[in-house]
Amino acid sequence: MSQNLSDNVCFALYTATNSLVRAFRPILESYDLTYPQYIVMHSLWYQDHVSLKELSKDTRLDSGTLTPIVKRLEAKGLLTRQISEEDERKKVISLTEKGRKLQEDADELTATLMSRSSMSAERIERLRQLCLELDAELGKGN
Amino acid sequence: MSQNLSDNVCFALYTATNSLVRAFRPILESYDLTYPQYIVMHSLWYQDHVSLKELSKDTRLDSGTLTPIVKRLEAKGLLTRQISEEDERKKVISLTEKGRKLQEDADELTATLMSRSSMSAERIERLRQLCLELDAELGKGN
DNA sequence: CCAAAATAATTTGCGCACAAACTATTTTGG
DNA sequence: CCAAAATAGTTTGTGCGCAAATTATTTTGG
Repeated sequence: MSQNLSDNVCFALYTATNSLVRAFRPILESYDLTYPQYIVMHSLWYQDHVSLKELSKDTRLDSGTLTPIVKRLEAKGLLTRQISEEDERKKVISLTEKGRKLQEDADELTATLMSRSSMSAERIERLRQLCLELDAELGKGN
Repeated sequence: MSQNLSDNVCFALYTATNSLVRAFRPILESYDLTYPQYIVMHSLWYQDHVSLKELSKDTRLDSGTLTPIVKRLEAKGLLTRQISEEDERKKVISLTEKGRKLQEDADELTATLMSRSSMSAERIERLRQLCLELDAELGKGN
């Protein structure tokens, strides 16, 4: 006998993520960013002047996904992509002044959004931990 | 100062979901289903002969997303879409024999996949609960 | 009764997410 | 030294996910 969808972890995770991205959308729209674009900017605020490969590792998005995202951010004038001098296969991705400025406004976004939910800090932290754990477990089996 | 991406709940959730769907892909491929298609089938196994609207409510996927998914499942011969007799705006979505048969094989998929991770049943259950909670909270502020 | 509002589903347009194929460099090992 | 393998990034094709516009039917309220 088939169980109800909501009894399923995978479905719960999938749905919660869609809800989250949906909730982010209007907020990020005022910064002219999508959620994946925000992830990339976030990564660069933490560590600038990286290759696409390094960015891929940090954001967990594959290169085929990242190339167009990074190109769009370049088109918005938030970053530059230059061929590396030491290895011409690599591209060095660097924030522009405009890209760096965006950080100040956008950095509290997560806190703002999460505070709109009435979940306690402990529960949110627990959720984060469990997600990281699941991700690590799933990633292990190659 | 910007924090590391993995310190962020939203990112953790987003990443875990991508990992999950990625892990599901090769398994579902042998059933010729994508994960969202599997969600729809799962919903129908639990409750058959529903309108797109009802399916949308149960799967949490909007109608613009569902229409093409359901059409693909119809093309695969797993369900039918008939105009409702009582209200011609509605379509009644019904499983075919083939669609019903698929349940037997696919129903333990989640258990199989999750058992590949070494997360305890309690942790998985806790994760599920927290995801449902977050989804409900985010949905509230529509 | 019937025009206006509401509802159900489809279509359109954009941006992912990713596998697979491809291009262009660099590394390697015979 | 240099052909073969490895590596970095791009391109292509498919299927979401969803907002917004559209079509078709039903409900409503004057």
